[in-house]
Amino acid sequence: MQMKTAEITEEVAEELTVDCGQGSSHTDCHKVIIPVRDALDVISGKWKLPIIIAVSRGHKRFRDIERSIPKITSKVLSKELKDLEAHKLVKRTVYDTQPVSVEYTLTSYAATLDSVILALQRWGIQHRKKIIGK
Amino acid sequence: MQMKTAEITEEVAEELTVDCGQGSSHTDCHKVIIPVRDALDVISGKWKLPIIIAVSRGHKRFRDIERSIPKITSKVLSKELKDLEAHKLVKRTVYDTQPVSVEYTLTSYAATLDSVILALQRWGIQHRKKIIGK
DNA sequence: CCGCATCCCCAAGGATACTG
DNA sequence: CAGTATCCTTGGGGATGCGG
Repeated sequence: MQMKTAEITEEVAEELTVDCGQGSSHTDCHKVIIPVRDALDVISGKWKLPIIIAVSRGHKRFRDIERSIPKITSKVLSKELKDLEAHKLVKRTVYDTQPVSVEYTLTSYAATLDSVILALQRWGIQHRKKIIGK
Repeated sequence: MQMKTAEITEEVAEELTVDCGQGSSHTDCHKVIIPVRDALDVISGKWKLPIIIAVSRGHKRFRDIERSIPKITSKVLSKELKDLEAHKLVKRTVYDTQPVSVEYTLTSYAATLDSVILALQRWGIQHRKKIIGK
């Protein structure tokens, strides 16, 4: 079982370019694409946001988080928490009790995501209106 | 073959909630999750960004777009363009030439994505530094 | 040129059960 | 409690080929 987590899209850099054609302005194509994909890899997926929110709301214990998110399985939760930890968004603390208890909390770094989430949220709200409501 | 495109996550609304536990502040959980997922559905995925960028750079013809994006297949491009069109980000214009030619352009609405993309890009850049560079 | 149809593969993730 | 292990399904997307 080798370190599979925290793979910050390494190889992709070459392939996901776009041939800009005419003299391409300074905003070089893949200087947009790569960072955006990095960011998306961290927060997209079915469970990342629910987990981040659950933890931010004070659910710290594994079971606690699991119960607070309908339909998630322990396997998936386990994996996602590892990912989030690898990306320094979540901190895992083990307490030497009997049996061991583990607490998950958001790191202060996680707060840097706020502006991103807010931008997505705003756009999502107005977009739903545009597509459905119209 | 029923309309599969432009599905703005309808059903999910119920399941993807988080039990907020203690008196949950006004930012209600799934009022964050649902819009964010809506937004992510539009721009995440392997090809959405490359396509948007390619089109914005003046690649209008199908073949032209296809050639400008390494490794994409016509099937995928076709599907993605339909998605983007359904979300009003891309406009498809058919010209009555022989044989027919088709042009894809960004709608003015697509510009509203800029702030979202910028937020993702900024965060992605600094995040890569944090994870790799550190 | 602009796509759609078909076949195929594989990894994400559900269900279920089990350990320290 | 805090996860792992195993099995199995599913659909996204690559490869290829054809039709308007």
